[in-house]
Amino acid sequence: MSTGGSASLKEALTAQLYQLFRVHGFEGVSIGAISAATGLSRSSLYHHFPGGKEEMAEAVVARARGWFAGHVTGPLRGAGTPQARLKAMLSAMDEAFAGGSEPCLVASMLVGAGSNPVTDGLRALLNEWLDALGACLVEMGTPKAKARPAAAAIIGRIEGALILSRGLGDRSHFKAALNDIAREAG
Amino acid sequence: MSTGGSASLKEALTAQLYQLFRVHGFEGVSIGAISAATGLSRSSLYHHFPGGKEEMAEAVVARARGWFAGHVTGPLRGAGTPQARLKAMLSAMDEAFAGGSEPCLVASMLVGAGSNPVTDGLRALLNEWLDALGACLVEMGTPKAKARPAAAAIIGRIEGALILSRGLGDRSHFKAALNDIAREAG
DNA sequence: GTCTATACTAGGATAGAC
DNA sequence: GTCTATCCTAGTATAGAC
Repeated sequence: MSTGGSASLKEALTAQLYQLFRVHGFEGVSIGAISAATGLSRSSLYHHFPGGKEEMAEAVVARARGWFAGHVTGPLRGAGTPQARLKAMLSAMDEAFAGGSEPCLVASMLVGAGSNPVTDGLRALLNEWLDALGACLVEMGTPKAKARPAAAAIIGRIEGALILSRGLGDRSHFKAALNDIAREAG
Repeated sequence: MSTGGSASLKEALTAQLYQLFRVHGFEGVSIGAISAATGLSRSSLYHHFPGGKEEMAEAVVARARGWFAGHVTGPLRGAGTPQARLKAMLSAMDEAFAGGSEPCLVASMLVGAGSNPVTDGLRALLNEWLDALGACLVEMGTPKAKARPAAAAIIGRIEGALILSRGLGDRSHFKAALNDIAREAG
């Protein structure tokens, strides 16, 4: 069945696109650069993504949401103590951002963005993350009314530490943020 | 004397460039867009910045460093209690980022950036900020060895909250971060 | 599913008139 | 100091062969 092979090829392609978009942002990625990075001609890229760059970006955001569902929000709502689940989230962060050396897709794609299908997906990802983390915090004793702001504070610290780590070329800021969050959670 | 008039005109131009670069990042800004935004032809832009887009970006970063020196790092090292100086910094943040609705130049310019004169300037800005804030924290009782990480944590929270506020279209995250930092400082 | 070829637009940059 | 005109490259996108 050809769709099976096509799907995994497209999956691999999307993984490469993900890396390009997270580094350069939406406006910073060109079809030519994608062609060079993937080894596929422009036409082949349009064959897989007839909608061009925007469809590529949407696929990348959908992929990121899927990864988050499997590695972040799923585990946050899964089995184990809430403390252990929060630490699992932090491990996933360390993996997703390669210890602080890789940029965040959400932050990069937000640059220069007006309102479009891509930003809607980014917002959805952020909300899914906030909801799952907030629920975990409630189990840890955070009052329900304060859970969402507390979750936002944690996510914000991760995102901010990432900027500092990359801006200063020093991953210790990212590592320290993860450690601080883990320590405060007990 | 013509240089006086030219300087202020270039100042005004750089202010417009600053707004474009902070929103779209380096790669996302085009000379055509700058021309449209400023009303100046491409040639006129090259007259003021013979080095093209990179020289424009450098001027913008230099301007941001100057603004920080006057509104952030200067006051942080200036007169008054360290608590009052930290609150002055937070007020400056609120102004610089328009209550959480405007993006950070550093974060935007970092997207897609390799190592170049512009990123060097961004790193310098970040280090100047860290140094001044760290010194202020020492005066507030933070042990010297912990001052720089503590300063980085505060800056990271501001940057991260900015991403959340913009990504979710909800400035409350930025406001909450400023409030939390102020409260913790006593 | 991939390619070459092509069209057309937008991007960066310069020359030279006013 | 600003403009029009120009150049060349890179950008997005499509057509059609294999």
